[in-house]
Amino acid sequence: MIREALAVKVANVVSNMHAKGKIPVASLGPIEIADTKQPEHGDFACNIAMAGSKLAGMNPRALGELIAGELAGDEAFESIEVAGPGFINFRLRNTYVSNFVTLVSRTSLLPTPLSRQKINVEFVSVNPNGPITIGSGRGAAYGSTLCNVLEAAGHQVHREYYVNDGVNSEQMRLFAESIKAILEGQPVPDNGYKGDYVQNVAEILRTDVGPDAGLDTLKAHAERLMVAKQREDLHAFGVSFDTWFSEQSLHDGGEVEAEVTALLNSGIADSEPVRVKLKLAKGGKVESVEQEPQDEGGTLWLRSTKFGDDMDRVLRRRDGRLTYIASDIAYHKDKFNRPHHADKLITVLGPDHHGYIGRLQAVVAAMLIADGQVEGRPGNTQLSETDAQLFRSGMERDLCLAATELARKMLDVQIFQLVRFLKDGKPAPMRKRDGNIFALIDLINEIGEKMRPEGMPEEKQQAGSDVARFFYLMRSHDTTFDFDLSLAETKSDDNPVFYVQYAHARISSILRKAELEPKAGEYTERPETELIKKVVDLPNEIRRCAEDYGVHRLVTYSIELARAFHHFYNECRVIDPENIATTQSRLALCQVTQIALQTTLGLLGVSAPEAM
RNA sequence: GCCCCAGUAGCUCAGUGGAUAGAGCAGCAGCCUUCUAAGCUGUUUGUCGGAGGUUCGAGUCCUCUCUGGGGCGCCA
Repeated sequence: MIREALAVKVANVVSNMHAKGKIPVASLGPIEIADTKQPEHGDFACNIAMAGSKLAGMNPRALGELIAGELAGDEAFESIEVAGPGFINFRLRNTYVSNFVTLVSRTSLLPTPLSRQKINVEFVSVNPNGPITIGSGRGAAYGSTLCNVLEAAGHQVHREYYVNDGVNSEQMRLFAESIKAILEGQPVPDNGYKGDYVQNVAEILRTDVGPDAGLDTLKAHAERLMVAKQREDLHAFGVSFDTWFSEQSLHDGGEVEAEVTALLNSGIADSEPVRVKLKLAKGGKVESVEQEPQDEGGTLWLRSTKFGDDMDRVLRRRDGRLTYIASDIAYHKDKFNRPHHADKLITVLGPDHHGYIGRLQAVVAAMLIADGQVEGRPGNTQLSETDAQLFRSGMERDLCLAATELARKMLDVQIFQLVRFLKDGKPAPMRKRDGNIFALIDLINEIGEKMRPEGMPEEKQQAGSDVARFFYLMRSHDTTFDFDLSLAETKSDDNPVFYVQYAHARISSILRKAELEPKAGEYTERPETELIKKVVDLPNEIRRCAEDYGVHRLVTYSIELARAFHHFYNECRVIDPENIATTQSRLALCQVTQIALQTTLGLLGVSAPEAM
């Protein structure tokens, strides 16, 4: 809030200077109000004099002095100095900073929306063949928080889970075969599913559908059980979805076959027994095109190399079954063409899927062409030597390039990196001793048990979920990180979750004890003004997170906000019967801090306890 | 071979192209008859892996390179 207000002041001054003929342009570019690293540099700094010196046609120091001079009369400032190479340093009056306390509300702490998009965010989307694992937990925490942040930034968000329940899935078939084997008392097939939960599913199905049920029936029922389990586990983790989309529904409705036909008609797919592969040089440039002849025919190929994918993908296998890529194309078409269509898709995937980005964008590009949504641009009809191996004509090449470009704008794939779990400083196995995969719900329950041994089951899960979410979100999703189980399970001041939650509990306690109405006043103590500055910076933090999807910064912010409060708490006594005015104004400051903490923790999906 | 990620204080990591690179932990020294000590205060710590380049200015952007982790299926 303060930054925005200062940026407006600077922008006005620049525009006035232009009106007066002092500078040749009305804008010197975007105005950034930055933190100062040293207190002697004031409260905030602006680099516009350096960034805009060329446009203004004068040296940064002179421009800075000019801007500072124009701003000098403003009562917001205690002082304005031009320093170093041309920084404009602002020192704000306490009265000015104090005024912002009355402006804080639940809505004013959210950024002013610059654009309002309809965004479909798909995340988690694991196969319905087991519980959500601790690896997927990172995607769940990240995806759900990203959705919250995008919403807070003004976008309309649709949370989506894609259920890979298609008949084409090899893995799901293997899952069903494993269950069938158990029911028949046969050994589980090689690479089959052997965890305890598979036994449980088999036992449930033995009574529900009988031991002699066919493979398709078993598969359908097993999937339903697993999806229900996943939904339940995710719910305990504070994650919910607007849509659980069934892949199989696309096959049943004929959309996949229709899309395959459309692709064939567009020449994007064919059954020539050859696979094209791109040999890429550093930087992703196509070095050469290899045609890899296939021994057997009968395969239907998506020529995804036309869209920059490094090799063509199979749409229909030799045995006639469609692949997941085929349903993916129909799925993306569906996502874009629903009544409440999406302007943009974000897909959150795990580290093992990073090779999938090019494929997915090729999928969307192919869909756009098959759907006739791309205009060909009349351009160069010449084909280079490598182009000639990929495209039939210059027109087709231009169409494919346009489709690829559009697809990259419409689909944003976010990959989260690996999580390593550490216990006592050593890597903890992702599988338990009995061979079962470590499930997210086990992590939640285990941490919850340590945190709240005497709590009710819901309290334990809440505590476990809070800690797990906070930890998952601490680091950038785009970085591998170590999840320190020992630290997460420690009920100590080392645990940053509690540092933040404790600040909220302290505020709640003060507000409970207070017998006076909060009433904003003037704040003169340094811990007070520092706290105000931190509180009103929340909209700026949310906006930045929504822009680059780096939601981990919100965790850093929450810690900084809590720290600013704890400092204030120790330095400035709130409740003082001898001084009613100070008590009231500090209560108001507590209240706005509480709002900021609740908003931040709410976005992170972490609870804000009234007492600890 | 190609792709993604990382390399910053003893450890774990922040770090909007800006000024003298910051936190937490660990270590040491303090603060509870006072609103929750799950808190606060003080103190020590740097070839930002390396080399070029772009820029008025690079930990941040580009190129190359070294080291480590992960990925490149007619599996999803």
